Formats: sequence, C-alpha cells, structure tokens
Amino acid sequence: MTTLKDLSRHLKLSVTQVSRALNDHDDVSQATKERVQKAAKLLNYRVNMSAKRLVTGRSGIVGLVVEQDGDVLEPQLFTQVIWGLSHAFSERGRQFILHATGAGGDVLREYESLIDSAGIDGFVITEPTLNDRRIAYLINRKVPFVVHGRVPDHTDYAFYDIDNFAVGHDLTRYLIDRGHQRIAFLNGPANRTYVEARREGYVAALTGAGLALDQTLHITGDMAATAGLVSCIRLFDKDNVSPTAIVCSNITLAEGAYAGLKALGLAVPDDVSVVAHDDLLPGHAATSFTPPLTTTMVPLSKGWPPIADLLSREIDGAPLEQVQMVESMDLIERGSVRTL
Amino acid sequence: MTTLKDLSRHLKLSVTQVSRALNDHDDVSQATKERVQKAAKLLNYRVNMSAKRLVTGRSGIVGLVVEQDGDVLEPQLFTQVIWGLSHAFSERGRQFILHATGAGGDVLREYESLIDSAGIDGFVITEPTLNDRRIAYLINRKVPFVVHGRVPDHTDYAFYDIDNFAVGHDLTRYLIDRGHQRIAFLNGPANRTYVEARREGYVAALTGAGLALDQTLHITGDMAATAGLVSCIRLFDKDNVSPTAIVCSNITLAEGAYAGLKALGLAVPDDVSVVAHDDLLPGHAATSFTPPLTTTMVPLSKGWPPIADLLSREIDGAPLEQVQMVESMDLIERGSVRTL
DNA sequence: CCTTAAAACCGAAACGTTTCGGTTCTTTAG
DNA sequence: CTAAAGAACCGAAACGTTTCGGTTTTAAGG
Repeated sequence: MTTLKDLSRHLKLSVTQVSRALNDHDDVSQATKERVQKAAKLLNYRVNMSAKRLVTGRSGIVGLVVEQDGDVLEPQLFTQVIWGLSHAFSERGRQFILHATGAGGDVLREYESLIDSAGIDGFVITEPTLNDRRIAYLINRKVPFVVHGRVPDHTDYAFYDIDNFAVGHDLTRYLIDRGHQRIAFLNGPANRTYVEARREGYVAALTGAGLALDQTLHITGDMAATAGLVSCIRLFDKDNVSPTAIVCSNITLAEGAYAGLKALGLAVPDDVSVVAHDDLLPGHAATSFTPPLTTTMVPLSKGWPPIADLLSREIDGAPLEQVQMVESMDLIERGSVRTL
Repeated sequence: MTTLKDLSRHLKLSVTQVSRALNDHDDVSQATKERVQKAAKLLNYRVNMSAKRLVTGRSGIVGLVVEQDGDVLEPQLFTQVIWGLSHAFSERGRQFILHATGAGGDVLREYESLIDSAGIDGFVITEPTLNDRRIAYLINRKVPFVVHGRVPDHTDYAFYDIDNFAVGHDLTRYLIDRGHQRIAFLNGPANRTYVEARREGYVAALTGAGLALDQTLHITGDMAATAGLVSCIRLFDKDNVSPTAIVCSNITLAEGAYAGLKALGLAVPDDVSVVAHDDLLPGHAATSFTPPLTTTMVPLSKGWPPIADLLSREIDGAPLEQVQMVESMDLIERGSVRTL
C-alpha cells in the first residue's frame, strides 16, 4: 500500500502539500495538483480510510437499523427499501451498513454503540411512528439522520416524504365528486405516521363535503392482501350500512378488497368502487387488476436518491430547508370507479 | 467520548495496561481486569474503531455485494439472507455493509473499489455459480471471503454449505426404498452449484439402485410456486411415462407441485408421492401441507452464525480446515409418500 | 537474606491522515 | 529599491489505539 509519505518522497514535496493537493485545497498551485494526481494514479495510491476517519471524525458510513420483527414488514417491501437505499448510497461513494438488532433488544442501545464505536456519520429512519423514540434520541445526541416519512407537528429534522394527507384527501374527494357518500378506508398499521396523515386527509375530504363520519368505516391493519380481504368482508357485515366505495392505503390491500368483494358476489365498480394508493411495487401493477385500479401514485423507488442526498447534506450541516422534501403525486384514473 | 487515556487517568493505570486489560491479554492480573471492566462500563467507554482500525490494519467491516437483478432472487429469500447475515455480524461487533450494484455494472469493479477505498476486511459470497468470477477475483487479490455454498472440485477457500449431494441422494433413495422407480426432480436454477450437487445425488441414488435415468424427469427452473406448478404439469404431459414420485428442491416448488397435481386430479400420496428439501422459511411450513410434506431439513437461518464465524477466522488467517463447514441435515417423515 | 523467575506493569513509538501555525519565495505598489 | 501582500509550501502535532521492549514488584528457592 502506497501512503502519502511514499508519494511525498517520490514527488519531493511535503506530506502536507500532497494531502492538500489531493483534497483540492486552494493553497496548492494548479501545476502541483496535477503532478500529484498523476503520481497518485501511477503509484496506485488509495487513501487509508481508517486514518482519515480517525483524524476527521467522519467515517463516510451511514446506517439503517432494523428491528428484529423484520417479518412484520412485508419481505417484498423490505427488499425494496434495503435495495434502494443501499444502491443510492453505494452510487454516492458512501458505505451503507445494515444493522439488524436481536429480538427484544433495546434499539437505542444499538444506535448508541453504532455511533460511538463504529463512528457512523448518519442514519436513515424508516417507518416512523408517532412519538418516535429514535428521532428523539438522535436529535438529543446530535447525530445526523433523515426520516423516510414525517411525524406531524414536529418537523425540525431532515425528511423525505410524500403528501400523505393528499393521498387520503384526493382519493376520497375523487369518490365524493362522483356521488359516493358512504366511503370506507382500509388503512395501514395504526401507529404509523403516514397512516394517520392519510386518515386526516380522508376525514377532511368527508367533512369538507358535509358528509357524516362513521368510525366503523376506517379500518387499520397490516398492509397485506389477507388483511384487506378480512377487513373488506367485515365492512359488509351489516349490509344496511354498506359502503359504496372503498379507499385502500396500498395496492396489496386493494388486492384483498377485490378478492373480498368477489367472494361476496359484489362487482367492481358496478356494486362497489375501489381506489388505492400505488407505491409501484414490482409484481403488483394497478393495470393488471380487473377492472384496472384507479390510484394515486408515487413510486417508492423514487425516494432513495433524494434520501441519500438529503442525508449527505444533513451530515454536512445544511440548513433545515435544504434537507426536507415532499414528493408530489399523480392521480391516475382507470376503471374501478362508478359515478353514481 | 471517553478514551483510553481518560480511563487510565481515572484508574491510575497506564494506557497500555488498560488496553491490555480490555483485550484480555495475559499479563494483566485478574483483579485489574475486573477493575478496568467496571470503570469502562461506568464511564461508558467505547473503543474508537477508527483508531483501532488504523493501528491493526483491519476495518472490522465485512460486505456483501448484490447485483442489480435483485428481483430474480425471491424477496422472501433475499430478506432472510440479508437479515440473517446482518444480524450475525452485528452481534459479533462487525459492521455489515450491503453494496447494491447498478444494472449491468461490472461487479468485480465494485469489489475492487470496496477493497481499496473502504478497506473492507472480507466478503460473503452467496449463490455461487459454477466457475464463479467473484471467487477467482478475490482469491487473486488475496482478500478474505466465505462462500455460502460450494463450487464442486474447487474447494480451496472458506465456505459454509449443506450436503446438497445428500439432499438429492437421500430424498431419492427414500423413495426408491419405498418401491418408486420413476422419480422426477424439480430442481432450482440451472447454473447454481447446489442445484448441480443435488442433481448428482439424485443420479447417484438412481444408478446405485440400478434404475434407468430419464433426462426429461429432471427439470431446472426458478424456485417459485408458479415454476413448480408449470413443471409439475408438464411432467404428466405423456401419461404413459408419468412419474410415481417427485423430489422438489425447495418447499415453494412443492407448493407448486401440490397445486399442479390437484389440478390434474391426482392425489398425494395415493397417486403421486412428493418429497422436498425444506429451508424452513417462515410462512412455508411443511406441516401445513395437506398431506404434511416429508422433507430433508436444514434451516437456512442456521447458517448465518457459522458464516460470520468462518469469515472472522478466515480474516484472522486460520488454516483451511477451520474455515470450512458442511451442515448436516435431518430427514423428517410426514405423510406425503406412499409405499408401492 | 540473596538470587532468580514470574507476574504485573509502563513509556514511547507506530499506524496514515489532516490541519495549525508558521516560513519562504514571488509579485506588486509606491 | 523597499515594503507589503499574496502564493506556495512545510514541520509538527493531533486523532485513539495497539504493541514492542523494557522496568518494577512479588513470590519462590536455597
């Protein structure tokens, strides 16, 4: 391994100047910079990261901590997240470490040890919950992080999010505009922030149109086809109050809803209209539904590059407005809604 | 951040002794070791990895490089692998970095840059193929690695594997012992080493019993239920030569086979017997088949701790026999085989 | 009580980089 | 021609650990 010292000897320059040349500082002449670059390439010089880390205190490493109940998160989704993040950071020359904690371990302890001994520069936090302890801890320890999502009323940190309020609002409003009045909402896991935000959008659209709220029409649960099926069927338990339309928080839930409606002998959209939010997960195309599903759409995969950029900026101490981003979304009409 | 120096001051010991105490060297008295441990805990001391790395020349980081076609590998399986490895290494105080390469990128270049600039200590290689380029490259660069699997006739490196020959052999032999003579094999993707090894075991069992080989009875393909269904139905295209038993390389394939047999109006085990290898993936229990599936079993999850240990040993330069491991397996009789 | 061996300890160097606080050389202004 | 300013460079310290090559203390043997 060639070191800076080797280079400096070879170039008859001080180690200082070689270092500064390679890092493009401004008190090195252009000529020298080029000479150094050339020699570095010639001698196949590679900076020793460990040394650099020791002296700068930065590791270039970012991390994601996932808790043991990895089975709770759909494997499909987990794969997407892991893959997307890893790829985005890899492309930017950062190392992405994945830290899987044991069952029942204290997650905050894991963060602590990662920060203190592995010298991690920053974290990505996924699936934030209301009052997320991780966020509080990292703010407190002043460690950079970016949240994939947002906690309502508490947004003094870096995040990438989609407009979940609009998801709930626009889908519901779309149905209201077409004459629907009893609209059910099959939402995701109860304590997730995006689930809450979507519920608020749903409620706002209903009350904005002067429609009554019915608590029994909003159902939280896993984002899985099986959960959608069960919830959907339960919606029709007392058929005098059955909904004429269903909003699904996710396309997998919609698969369940379609199956449930079919089992009940109800047709989409003639008997019941269905709309959903589409993350564009591979293997679950809204177009391959029969009839094709009307959706709001933001590809999940769109988020990884921004997240990597936002975290890099956050690590570099950029101001708040440069480390927050809300992705816009499209509403795509297909054939799953009937105008009453 | 507490450092060794802080500790030594607090304990009125030299930095040397503190370091040696924490690393359990043998010229430190037991009493001192305990005193140091206690103080370290009290002052919340965490070793600074960067410094340790610099002086030892080791980064403590291990990596897994996954290629873009992450969708080819079942998400279910990918999740298991990533999770298991990450967890095993996390528990051992190593950082596990996941490097996802872009589409069509040169994987070997990715290894090169990871080795040279990130200072990675070693790699895990999963899903090896016959004549795997990664293995050749890493051997050539003298970078430690451990293979999850094995390449036949070329085993001068660290690996963890199960006895795939035995999987093919024992399942086939089990059927032969019960009077079956036309035995099909739904195997995995063609160029994978474990697929080949299982095929060899299958062939050996057949020829060992003096039975004829029929090329059309061995089918390679994806390890998915859909692939199993299709292959299974094709097996019965010409019914004069239909198999009386099917060996499946994987429990998901067996799900497909069960579905295919059902569709063809054939009963398990009365018309056709089925056996499979079981990796014990969550959500695919052999016991929940009807009838319950007879399998050879090695939990996939059993491998991650040994893999982490083997790689650690390999990094420490342990001799070949200490860095290779073949896991034994169980054959569990359930109700999916009929004695002819 | 002295000698020797073993046990316990310690100072200082080393790892490869960045950066602080200079110095030297060149150019420009008066 | 001199003073000042700016450009280009450099030595040495620092980061927190491990480890080499000792020294001191304790215990054992005679």
